[in-house]
Amino acid sequence: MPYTYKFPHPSITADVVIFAMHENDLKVLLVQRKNPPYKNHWAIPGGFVEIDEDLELGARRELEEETGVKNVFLEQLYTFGAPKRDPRERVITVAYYSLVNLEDHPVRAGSDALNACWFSVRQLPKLAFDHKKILAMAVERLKGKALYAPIVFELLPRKFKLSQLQQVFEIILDRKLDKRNFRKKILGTGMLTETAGMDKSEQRRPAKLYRFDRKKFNKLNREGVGFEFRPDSPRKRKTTESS
Amino acid sequence: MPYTYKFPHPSITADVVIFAMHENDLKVLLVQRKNPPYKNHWAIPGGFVEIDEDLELGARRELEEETGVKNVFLEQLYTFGAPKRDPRERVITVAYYSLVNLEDHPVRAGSDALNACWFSVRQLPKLAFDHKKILAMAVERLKGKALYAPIVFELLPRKFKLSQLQQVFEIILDRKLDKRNFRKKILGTGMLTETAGMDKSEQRRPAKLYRFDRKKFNKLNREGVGFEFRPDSPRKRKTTESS
DNA sequence: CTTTTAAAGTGTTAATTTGACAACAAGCAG
DNA sequence: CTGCTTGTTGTCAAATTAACACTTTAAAAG
Repeated sequence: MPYTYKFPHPSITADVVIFAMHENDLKVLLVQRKNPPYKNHWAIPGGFVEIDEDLELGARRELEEETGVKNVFLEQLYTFGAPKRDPRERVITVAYYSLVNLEDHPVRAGSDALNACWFSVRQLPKLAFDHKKILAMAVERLKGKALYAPIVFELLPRKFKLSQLQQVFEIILDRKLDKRNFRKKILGTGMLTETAGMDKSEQRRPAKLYRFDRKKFNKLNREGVGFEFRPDSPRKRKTTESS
Repeated sequence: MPYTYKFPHPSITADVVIFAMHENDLKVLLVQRKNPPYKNHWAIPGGFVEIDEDLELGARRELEEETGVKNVFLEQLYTFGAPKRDPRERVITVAYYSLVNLEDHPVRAGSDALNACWFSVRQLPKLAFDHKKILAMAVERLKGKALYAPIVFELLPRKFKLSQLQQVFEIILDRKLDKRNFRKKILGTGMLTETAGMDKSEQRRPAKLYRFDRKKFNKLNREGVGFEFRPDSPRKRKTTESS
């Protein structure tokens, strides 16, 4: 059944960059395309939005269809609409990004994809369309937003060790943080609650487990709370200046 | 000449929230719609993107057509795509926001609009579609971004007094700032260059004029510079605690 | 049982930044 | 000259930040 318009119309897709932590590295979930164009290339999961479907819901549906991932943190990233970015027709892509905890979200390749695989953001394969650009922007957004919004917790299990949290920050921000200052700052905000459990999975000294307390965070946030960690490096400021 | 598709396609519009400072207030430029739906309602300027037209260029074209404003700072804000937001058909709106200096950008109503007018963001008329939501998000973005990106300068003439700059911050952030601390901080960053000129338009003591030095800012920014002004209020912290 | 090993946990100090605060200067109006 | 308005400038106390090292714990190794 054909649909006819007076003027040409574009298509809309919703694509999702899904991040997770794994093996001390920041990973993204990519799918291998089963169909042309860019057949066999790796791509960000996503697909066409239905005509009466909300954008975010479309993103969630495509995400689940192609990778099995659902019920996740999802936020709009940017909309990409350069005229020739899809060789078939004009396609506007509303990109989202998502943060998941690997253990809670088993991945499986969907019907539209040959494969679904986690890749390190530092070692990406060649990507379809302009997905390299989309992914780069998602990484930037993650870096920036991690400092003032409580999104890193989405990458962790509900209960976590402080060292896990620190590691997530270190990987995202790509720099080392001082352990004592980190703990002081995080615990000082009061946004974490100590749980009864201990992590005994490691073969060494067990660690206290904490959980993120969203209620407390919201209360604090109204007064202004952030994460910003200053450089863990020698201060250099007017030290060798005359007079 | 009809265009036919196997599946229904949405339309794409690009809308622009244009901010400017005027009479000690933050204003947005709205146009009065000449045609249904929402005939005579006020709306954010914007319109349909051509099939082979870049999104941002479409936004700029519509902006100029409807209001005469061109060559401005423009940045993507968010994409709105709820299914029923336009009663005619499915319309995805890629919203942008823009910051202009009023004096440099004379406004005139274009062919598609009855009228183009500046409104205070605190006294808005009833708006067409979901434009109220778009505008609210634009204001939020402006507030947030002003603290860490040098965008407020787009609202000022090339040369400006420090008091003008402070006023812009105060209006956007909606709180008073301490004059001495403000000057110390801004000048301390080194992102402003003193110009030869003086502002003698006021009937009182003339003021030095500065301009924003983007080169210096970029250099500083790589090391991390921000604007963040802390509350200009008494500190309250553990003052009445025992021991 | 003792030693080794690896991660967990914990405080103090000096440098820097922040925010509160007031007086003088310059030009215009009267 | 006086009054008024806006421009301009510095100090100090408090808070925050970042540097920095040793003890604790539990399992593994010996």
